Amino acid sequence: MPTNWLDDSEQTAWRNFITTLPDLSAAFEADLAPHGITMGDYEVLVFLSEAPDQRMRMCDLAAALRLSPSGLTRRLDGMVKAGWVERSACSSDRRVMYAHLTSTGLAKMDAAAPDHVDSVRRHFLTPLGDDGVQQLSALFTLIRAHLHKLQSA
Amino acid sequence: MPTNWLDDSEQTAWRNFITTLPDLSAAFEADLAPHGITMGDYEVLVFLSEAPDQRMRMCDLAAALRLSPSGLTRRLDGMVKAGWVERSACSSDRRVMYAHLTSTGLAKMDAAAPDHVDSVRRHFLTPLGDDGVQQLSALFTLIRAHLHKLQSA
DNA sequence: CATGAATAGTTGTGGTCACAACTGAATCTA
DNA sequence: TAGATTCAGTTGTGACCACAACTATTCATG
Repeated sequence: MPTNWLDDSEQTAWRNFITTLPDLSAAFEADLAPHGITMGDYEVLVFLSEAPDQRMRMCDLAAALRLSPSGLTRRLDGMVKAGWVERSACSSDRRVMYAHLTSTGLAKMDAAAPDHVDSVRRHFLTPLGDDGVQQLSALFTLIRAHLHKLQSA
Repeated sequence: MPTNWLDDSEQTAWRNFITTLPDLSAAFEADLAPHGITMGDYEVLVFLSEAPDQRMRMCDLAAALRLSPSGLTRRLDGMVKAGWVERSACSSDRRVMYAHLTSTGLAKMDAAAPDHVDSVRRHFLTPLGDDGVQQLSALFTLIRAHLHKLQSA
């Protein structure tokens, strides 16, 4: 069977997609840079701030961030040094370490959050429009569902 | 003025988007891994194979790949060592170096391309459906246009 | 022309991340 | 309960990439 190549409209859709992503990512990073944090840092702060007691087990946080265990260890090293996060032991399971948001870290997030939300609006939500946002959400739900289905197979 | 926070549907749309991207990227990488190349390598091969004489100036290639000059230098180092690409001087401007696709590199791309196209179909085009592909293409065109507009301002 | 600015590319350095190997702790099993 | 297995996290190592600094070449301006 010959390869089922992409037709022109599929081609442009695909290239539109992958070429836009790096630029979009760069825009978000640039808007957070004045706060001295990266998107990666910001996502850690968000997850921890939403978690009970502002803390998460390393493995759960790594899964939430789609980061490898070692990747999270190293990222947290930097955030601990910056004073935004502390490590704390778990009394019931001595294997686990909690990543715990400090008041400094919370303040950092509170300072950065408005700018980041603004950034998401400017570069993502506003250009898409309300209908576009709903469409995009639905489309990515389809992709996500498909990825999960393949993964479990 | 208080911050204009995201409402629930905006929130889910945004998270849907950013959490799916790493998984999608990982799926494409995994499908190319058996060929011993990464998405980055593959994109180099694609651009060079489509270029006149199968060669491009380093700076043009870097721009096409949205890579820094040094990033392209290092990526090409690996591909030259693998024998897929050669560097060649330009006779009319001695500053420029061409990245030139070798026959080995072309063969590598021809071998990988069907699997990659298949991968794009499976993880991206098929889940979206024909209508979804057109919608997504249009939505990313909006985002791209907006980014470009802001950049020139 | 002559010189200063712009351009093309590489190298030094440092940040981020994954994989493999490892420690220590909990759990399962016989 | 002894021993094997699984699990949580860190460390060693190497890949990839960006920024800054540098060389070499070309262009632009007087």
